[in-house]
Formats: sequence, C-alpha cells, structure tokens
Amino acid sequence: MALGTGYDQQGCYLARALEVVGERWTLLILRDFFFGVRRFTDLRDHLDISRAVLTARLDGLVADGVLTRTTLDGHPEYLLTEAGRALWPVVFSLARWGEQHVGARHPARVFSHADCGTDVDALGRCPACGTVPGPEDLVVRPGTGANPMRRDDRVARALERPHRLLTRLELAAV
Amino acid sequence: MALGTGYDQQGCYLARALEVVGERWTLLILRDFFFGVRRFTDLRDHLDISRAVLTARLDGLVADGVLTRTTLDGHPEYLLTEAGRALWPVVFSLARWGEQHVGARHPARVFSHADCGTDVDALGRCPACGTVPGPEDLVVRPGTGANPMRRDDRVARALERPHRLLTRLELAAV
DNA sequence: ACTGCCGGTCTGTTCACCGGACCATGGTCG
DNA sequence: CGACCATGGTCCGGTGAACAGACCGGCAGT
Repeated sequence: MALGTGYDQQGCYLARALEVVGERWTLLILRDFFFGVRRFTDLRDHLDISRAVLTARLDGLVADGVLTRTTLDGHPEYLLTEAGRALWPVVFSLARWGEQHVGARHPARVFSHADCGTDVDALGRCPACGTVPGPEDLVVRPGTGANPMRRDDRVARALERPHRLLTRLELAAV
Repeated sequence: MALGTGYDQQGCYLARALEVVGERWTLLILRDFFFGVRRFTDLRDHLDISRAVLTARLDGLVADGVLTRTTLDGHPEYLLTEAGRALWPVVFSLARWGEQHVGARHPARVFSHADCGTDVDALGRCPACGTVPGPEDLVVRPGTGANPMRRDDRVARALERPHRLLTRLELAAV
C-alpha cells in the first residue's frame, strides 16, 4: 500500500491491517506465496522488485507473524503462517475486483474447489458444495482471458498448468 | 498502499487493482465512504491526512471511476460508484483480518444484516439468511472491544450509534 | 582453485508524503 | 454593504521510501 508504517491514532483495525500488508509490493508478494512460491529469487524474478525492498518486506512480514523463515537445502525458505493464510480473502477479493472493474471481462486465472472440481464464484463460494473453500482447497489455472501482458518468467510458466494453492510450485529449470 | 502507480508489466489483475486502491490512505478513505462520509473536511477530520494527499486521492479515485464528484449546497460531494461499492469485500476482509490477527480478540465494529438483524460472520455471510449481504444491506455498530485508542472527531462520534452503510452520516454540529 | 548461483547489502537519485502557510469561493451576520 | 468565517483547495520546503544498479559472502559443483 503505501505507507511507511504509521496510521497512528487510528483505532480502526483496518488501519492496523494496512500497517502490515499496506505497503507497496506486500500483497503481490503474498499472492505469490499462495501460489506456492517460497524463495527469494523466485519472487524477484516474478515481480521485478528491487532486492533491497524485497528483503525489507520479507523481514517485515516475518516480524509481523505473517511468514516464517526456515532453511531448506542450505537456502532460506519462506512459508505463510496461519495468520498469513488468513489473508486469502483479501488477496482473492482484490484480484477479483481488478478483473471485473479495471480489466477485461475475462478472468486471468480461475480458482476451483479441489474436492469437487467446481469453479468458485465471485465471492469465493463453491456453488456445488455451498461452502467457501480455504486456499488449501483451491486449484488455480489460467482463465479464458489470455492476457497479452502476461509475463514470461519461471513462475509465470509454472502457473500455466493447474496448481493447488499453498503447495510448492515446481519451477522448471531454465 | 503504497505505490506510485506502476506495477508495470504485471499481467495479474491484483496488480491492476492495487494501482487503483493500493496507495497510502486510499482504503481508509473508501472505508469512510462506506460509512456514509461524503465531504472533504469530514474525511480530513477523521483521518488526519494532509490536504494535498487527500485532494490527490479523491481526484485519482474519481478518474478511476470509483467515486463521483457532484455538488450539493454549493459544496463538493463524493459518492461511491458501482465499481466503488464493489470494493466492499476488500474493505471488510481486511478489517476483519486486522481484528483477528493484529488486534484484540474483540471487534471494534460489528456488521449486521439490516433485513433480519443478524450479525454477519467472518466471511460476511448472514447465518440466518444464508446470503452474503452487500454493503447497502448492512448496519454498523460499535463492537464489544471498546477501543482505548478510539478517536474523537465528528465522524467517530456519529459512528457510536448504529448506522446503515452508504447512507449519509449525520454529523452533529460541534 | 575457479565458476556460478543464491541471497543479500550498499549507494546515489528520484519521487511521494508530510506539515504548514497561503488562497479563492460562497454564505452569514451585524 | 462590508467583515468574517467555513470549506475546499494549492503551494512549498524537508524527509523518508523506492528504484536501478554495483558489490559481496557463502556454498556447490567440477
């Protein structure tokens, strides 16, 4: 979003939430974590974000309890915490709004309920089951709106195949 | 949020949405519009935002089709457009996350379905009706978590009484 | 020992936000 | 009719964040 931390004095919890996820890049970073990205370099390739800012955001998100940082195979690995996974409705509703109100009519990505294969509606509900599946029960796949602006990096290519959210994204070499 | 416009190259519509509502202050301004605030000075009193930035945000939101600007009684009046009202799930889910993950356990504000009086759940559903009411069908009232940080301005005082979203907030003189 | 990858840090420039002064319009009151 | 004041801005100098790009330390492979 866009702050420098400091919506002082605002009693409203919206302001507190924005202090955590309101800075520039933060929600795009979190989206990538839902998609299964877990490493520094993959985020950098996908987002074209400055290294310094990415470092600052990851450190901040870890400090705020949204991510954990562990080490795997000698490299840092970042994972969403429970609080981080609870941000899914925020990411989903913003992306949906963007599709419907600033983009084309066709969605760039479609989410379906893994249990039954039905696509979820604009509010995230599974029409077949009547539930609102959490991100762990969703599968993403590219939508009908082939986006001419689509990026070409390892992460973007990996997302051309259907992928279950929160599971590690397998990035093809080269 | 926190950008200066320019998540260039990002095909994802989340990035497009963030170009519109991702800058600092924007979502807090929109929250106030849902609460029924419609005028420059009231926003300024409630948010402690610089005049220049508030002007820039309002102009930007009008340009992006989220607000309309009309004149009433010789003063500008800003109203949410259909696209603006469609942002309710974003504002709601962020505020809810803030309550549950960075604040106390008790909500600062509670939303209930105007048709039946039932409080909506964490995903915005009315448990009695089984629907997800839009903002026009919701009533806000202060929650049980009396917030010690609560502000004291005309807008905050007006919100101490239950109020239907999107209807004009009556601001007591002085 | 050399090379390359990964995950950073450091630096200088640009740009947005901040607080506060200033200003134009329109209504009110004596 | 003139003074005053509320509203809704604009303008300006200072500060802090983000950007692009250079640099660097640890580790793996060969």
